[in-house]
Amino acid sequence: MVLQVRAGELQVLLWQRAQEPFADSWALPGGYLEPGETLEQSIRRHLAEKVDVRELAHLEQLETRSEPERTPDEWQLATAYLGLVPSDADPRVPDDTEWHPVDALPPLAFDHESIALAGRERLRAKLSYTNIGFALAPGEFTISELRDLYGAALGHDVSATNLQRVLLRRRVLESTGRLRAPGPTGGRPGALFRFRTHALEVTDQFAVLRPPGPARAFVA
Amino acid sequence: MVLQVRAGELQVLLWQRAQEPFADSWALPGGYLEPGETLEQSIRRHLAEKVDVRELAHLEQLETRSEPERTPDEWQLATAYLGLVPSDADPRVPDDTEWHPVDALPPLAFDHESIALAGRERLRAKLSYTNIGFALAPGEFTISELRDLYGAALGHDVSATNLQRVLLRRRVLESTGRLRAPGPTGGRPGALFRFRTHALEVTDQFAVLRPPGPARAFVA
DNA sequence: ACGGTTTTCGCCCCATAGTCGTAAACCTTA
DNA sequence: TAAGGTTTACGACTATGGGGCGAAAACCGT
Repeated sequence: MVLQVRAGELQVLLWQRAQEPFADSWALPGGYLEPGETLEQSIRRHLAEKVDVRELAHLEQLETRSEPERTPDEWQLATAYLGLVPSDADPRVPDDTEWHPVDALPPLAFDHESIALAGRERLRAKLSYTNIGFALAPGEFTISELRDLYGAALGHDVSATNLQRVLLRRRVLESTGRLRAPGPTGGRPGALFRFRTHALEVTDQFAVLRPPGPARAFVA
Repeated sequence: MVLQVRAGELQVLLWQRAQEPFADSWALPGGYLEPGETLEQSIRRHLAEKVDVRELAHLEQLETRSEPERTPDEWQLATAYLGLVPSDADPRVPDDTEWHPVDALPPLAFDHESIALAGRERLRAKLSYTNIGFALAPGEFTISELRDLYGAALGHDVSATNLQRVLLRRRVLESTGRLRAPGPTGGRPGALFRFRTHALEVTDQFAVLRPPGPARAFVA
């Protein structure tokens, strides 16, 4: 599943199935695994038919579903992946493919609704303790723009003051020194920031039971 | 993979392969998926041959590995699971099966070393922000005993004072009102505690960007 | 009664997050 | 140029929660 913040909402890329089962209903993009292919290679290959995969700033494995009831006829295992597209990209998508707000999903095929919601929760959790925001944000942005991105992805308002202070202290963000020109309505120009790194790092050391020494940063 | 704290160390259950490939080397217990079977049903079935699965206090899916190089001859996908056994259980295991400290693993077959280490990291992370300790601990225990369990699983010393204060505040632990008789060397008898619930709950709301309102507890 | 041992608990410090108010920097319009 | 509106930046204060430490409590043995 591919997520992007579009028009102030967290949206997911869906395509309309042409064939049975679940003809005409919406589904997450994907497809079969070819022999000798890695799961990640496979999902990238299938996504490439729907969206420019170079826009994919992050891709990680979610869960493997194996319930026999999840598919009507033959038994199929499915390994779900979560992909993220920065909000400044507007990839061309085929005619049978559309973005839909995760908060207002149409009826989905198979167990895809459950997968989509699980992906949203994974994103929300990681926004709080990793630097995964780099995969949702443009290369440079003001704190207000980042606040709106986080708000859309998390589903609730966040404070720009806190966001800036926390992400700077964790060294997730760094200042570019440049300013963004104010909009037509005026206002003080916002300072432009960028994510210090575009590789996933855990930035919040879970409280209790912290090992002695400086905070580690490890990839998850 | 099955983990248990034994003799003050975090140990993993391994069995010695009798057949090629990797004959005589150690491997994580597991086996093939049967048609119509859930992955979780399958891993429970295979584990049942090695250990009393009723002792399994927790079982969760880890990651699905698909690299073609992970198996020598035919291509095999593997979905790893993490199982936990409380420290007061001492399940009978077959002759070809042994517990090994995760910090001193023998050479393992396939990519099982990588899986074992990933499982240990998952456990360590969840110890800090969930109540997953219930799956490592006996039904009742003193804070000192729990401190030793956490220390073994985390790989570093933890403070009994902090552990008690934090887990009580998060309402992970509750007092039983009873005391444990002191050992032969004397000392003040320790108060007995238990985990309030034996279902996995996230107890630490990741800091920043917390939604308004009281802390939620949700299953992951 | 008196050390030795283990557990318990209160106290203080510090790091980090949340809130709020004010100042700064820009726009448009008069 | 001045004034009012808008947006961002930033400091001050508060609240929460974890870490460290030492004293007191409760048991053992001699």
